[in-house]
Amino acid sequence: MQLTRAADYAVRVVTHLAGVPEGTVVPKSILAKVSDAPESFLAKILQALTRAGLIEARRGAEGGFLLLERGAQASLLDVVESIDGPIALNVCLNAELSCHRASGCAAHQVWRRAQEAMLAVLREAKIAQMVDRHPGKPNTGSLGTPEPQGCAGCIEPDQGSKNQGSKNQGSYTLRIHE
Amino acid sequence: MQLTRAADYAVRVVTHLAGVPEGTVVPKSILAKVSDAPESFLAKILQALTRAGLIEARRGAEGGFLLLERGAQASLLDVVESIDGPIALNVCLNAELSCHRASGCAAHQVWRRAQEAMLAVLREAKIAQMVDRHPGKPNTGSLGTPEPQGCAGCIEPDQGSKNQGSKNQGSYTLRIHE
DNA sequence: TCATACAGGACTAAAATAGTCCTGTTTACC
DNA sequence: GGTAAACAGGACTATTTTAGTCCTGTATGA
Repeated sequence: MQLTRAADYAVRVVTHLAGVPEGTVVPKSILAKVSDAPESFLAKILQALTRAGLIEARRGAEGGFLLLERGAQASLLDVVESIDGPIALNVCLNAELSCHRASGCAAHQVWRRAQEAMLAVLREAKIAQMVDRHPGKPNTGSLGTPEPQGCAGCIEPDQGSKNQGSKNQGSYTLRIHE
Repeated sequence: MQLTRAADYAVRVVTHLAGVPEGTVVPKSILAKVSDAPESFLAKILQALTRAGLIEARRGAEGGFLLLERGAQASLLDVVESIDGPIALNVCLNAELSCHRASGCAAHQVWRRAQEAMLAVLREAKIAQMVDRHPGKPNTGSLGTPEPQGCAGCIEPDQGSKNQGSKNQGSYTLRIHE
């Protein structure tokens, strides 16, 4: 009953990109710092956002990511769903296999309404507007005040990485909704 | 981003109990059938609902569970939270460790509003009223039409249990919100 | 007194979440 | 044209959560 970290990080990244001057290319390393996400994990998220057409990736030296118009116009829901896939409050609300006997179910309509109420709020919150209303510090990646715990969309630079203690390799596939 | 099965089963059980004549004691075995939940799993859920004061347990022969007045007046949210604990759309919305810099966060208020919109719907849906509006068949446990997939609150009797193929023992603790 | 039924704790299994790491490709710049 | 900076993407891992099972104990109605 909670957003995934990945979706949370995605929102942080997108809102950060919406806060820097239009067209600014920000490398992954900086995005990792401002979003307080592990860089290698963020890589997957950035790929997903790129495939979703919300941001653009620039390869090579001086490369990085920049917000596309489509990303600026996107809603929080768009960002979240580009990472987590469609949101369903309950199994019976999955678009595909919708409840086969919704008509005989006392709770079904309530789940639907609750979900719709939530989605409506997320749908109305457009990235560009959110950041307009929230100019904050358009953090460019230089070190700032380190904070212990993050909130989605919060921009909180963090100096240095902690706990680099792994020795295995692995793959990862974000469940993108298409 | 989804209710747990346990919460879903709990809602099914409670709405079922709300649909039978007041004071009817229904044994776990029947509740398992009508909610399409594994009986041993349901045991944990029933314990939680009992501790939450929504239903009452009667031990011994002719024992079982019955809906208390408090359960009938409860909302869907009450039932869900008695099983899953408090609902938080995002880590930063956990009551205890609330986002330390919500004021500087572009997304925080949106998460809060989205969550509140959802909770409001669940809070307004009272068990007794839901079942009133939805008289359906106050299923007493006799076999009915078996259906493949369930929806929270749907009452769908299922004859016989399938896949009894385990050989280990184990404990289980539902995370009750107090 | 005994069969029925809940209480509750210990344990397990599978899936989802949250990552890491390495190899390859692209591209700006010297 | 070579090289370093940076993204692409797949393979693998580790941790946590979810979803269960099972067994022993206790209460209780007939």
